[in-house]
Amino acid sequence: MCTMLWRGGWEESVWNSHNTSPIVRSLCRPRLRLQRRPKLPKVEPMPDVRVRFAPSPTGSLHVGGARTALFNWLYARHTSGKFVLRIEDTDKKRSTPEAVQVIFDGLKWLNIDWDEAPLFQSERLSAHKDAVAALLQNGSAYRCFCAPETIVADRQAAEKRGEGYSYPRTCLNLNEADIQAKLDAGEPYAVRFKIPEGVTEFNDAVLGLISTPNKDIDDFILLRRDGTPVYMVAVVADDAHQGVTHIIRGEDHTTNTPKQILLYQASGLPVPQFAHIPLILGPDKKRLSKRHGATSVLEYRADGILAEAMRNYLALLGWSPGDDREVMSLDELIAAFDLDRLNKSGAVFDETKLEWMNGQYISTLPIDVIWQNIEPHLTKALTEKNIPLPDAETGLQFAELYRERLRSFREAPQKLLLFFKDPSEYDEKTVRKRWKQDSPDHLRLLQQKLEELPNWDHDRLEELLNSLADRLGLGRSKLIHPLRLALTGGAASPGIFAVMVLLGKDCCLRRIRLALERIK
RNA sequence: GGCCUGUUCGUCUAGUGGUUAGGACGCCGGCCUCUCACGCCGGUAACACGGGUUCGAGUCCCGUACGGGUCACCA
Repeated sequence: MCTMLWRGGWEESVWNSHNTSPIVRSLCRPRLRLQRRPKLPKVEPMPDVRVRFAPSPTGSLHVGGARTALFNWLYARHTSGKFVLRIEDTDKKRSTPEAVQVIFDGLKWLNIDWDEAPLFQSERLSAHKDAVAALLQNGSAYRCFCAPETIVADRQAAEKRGEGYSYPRTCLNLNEADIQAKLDAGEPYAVRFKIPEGVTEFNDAVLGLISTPNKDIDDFILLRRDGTPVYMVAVVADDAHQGVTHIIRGEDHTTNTPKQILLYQASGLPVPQFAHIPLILGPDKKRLSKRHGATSVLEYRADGILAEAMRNYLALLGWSPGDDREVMSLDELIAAFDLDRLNKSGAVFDETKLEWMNGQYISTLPIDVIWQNIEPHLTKALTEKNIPLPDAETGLQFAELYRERLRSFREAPQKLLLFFKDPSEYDEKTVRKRWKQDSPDHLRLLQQKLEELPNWDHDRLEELLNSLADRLGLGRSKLIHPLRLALTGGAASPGIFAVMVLLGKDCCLRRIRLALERIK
């Protein structure tokens, strides 16, 4: 009863009614605390959501990154907020302009558009330096003159002892005079964040309340000896600069979050809402990586996966609409997407299901689009084999025939090859099953009839075969199967008459002749 | 190892104290049918384990096991 009232939209009257007995209230109220995740402080209309995708351009657009981008984008579109991009290219050694382009291409392919000009993190260098300077100024940070070599050695020693290492704060205890002296002597220094006492907490939209004692957080570096600010500074400064309200990112960032929150606080910046989404796993349940095979979205594009299918599949990894829908349009995804239905545990990337979904999308496509997608794959395969390309009209017929027989466009050439090359061998199992004693006679009869057929079209061919079967007193499949084997070399193909039309009269007769030679 | 965190069919998931634990992919069987594919129908298969709390636990609490993440003057 309680549930029904609670969900039925009458809770206003129930809660506000002075007649409601205290017993009913006390029975109902605990439900509020049984929420699995603490609810976010959700303001009803949220016109000012700003989310971002902040990849570092070091390689390709990984499916994990693509999903992160997608979730951010869906959330922005769902809330009528903004989705912005930031290219984290401060690591000059690893960042390339090509990789930036690859990210743009991948996002565009998936139809993930961004609302403002992308921010290149490297261009914000001076702002990041200023941010560190301000922290130094207000006492949240301090100069560290310790030699990196010493620290590395200490850390390794601690590791060897099986202990954790944290900076012993030697330089925090330096007095003004010491510091000034070192500065005057031109000693190089890094800047460290002075982690305050206490506990840092945040309410993650996915993980719930995360609480970290500050003593577990090291006085991490903000500014390197060479004067360049570190990632932690850059993200916080840039997220604040870009007005990001919700940070939806991979779970691998959870342990960074307390550090960043401390930085927000020390800098007097508002702390955004965090949502850490679980990672995408390989079949071995380990984080998906290159050794699992294709990990870049562009590889999937090259393999003949449709953007719609990839997007739909990705949306369902770690999120679900709450009902049984799976194949969903973009609009449906946008309408249904919300942070509170995000999952907590990692999801294995299942290529088989992706391909199934791709097949679903392929079969809804207009045939000219299907042909457009098949063509490059077919062209490549035929060119390698020195086989001339089909014209567009034939292509459309292929598309029609294979619309519901393809799960990815990559498999098209292999399936279509039968139209371009006479069988060089006949599937052994099928031969045993379909070529019987009287098959040669039947094939010869067919050959003869076909030769005389004036109009080579689907219905004439079917009539011809039907009447021959009648005359022989056979079921027509008794003729069709040996014929299919003769024409295609195998047991499976689209409808035999459609295949014959596409093959053409000469080709069919030739292949029957070849088969007859082979049967002997 | 410390810290964080997760665990429902093989896989993706639904599930917010009372369900024959639902759906999807895959697999198996059947129907349709000239085969394949599509489609339709049916089947297989799961609450990691152990303690609590409760009349009642997949759902709440504690522990164990196993998995993942993270521990840089990388991002």
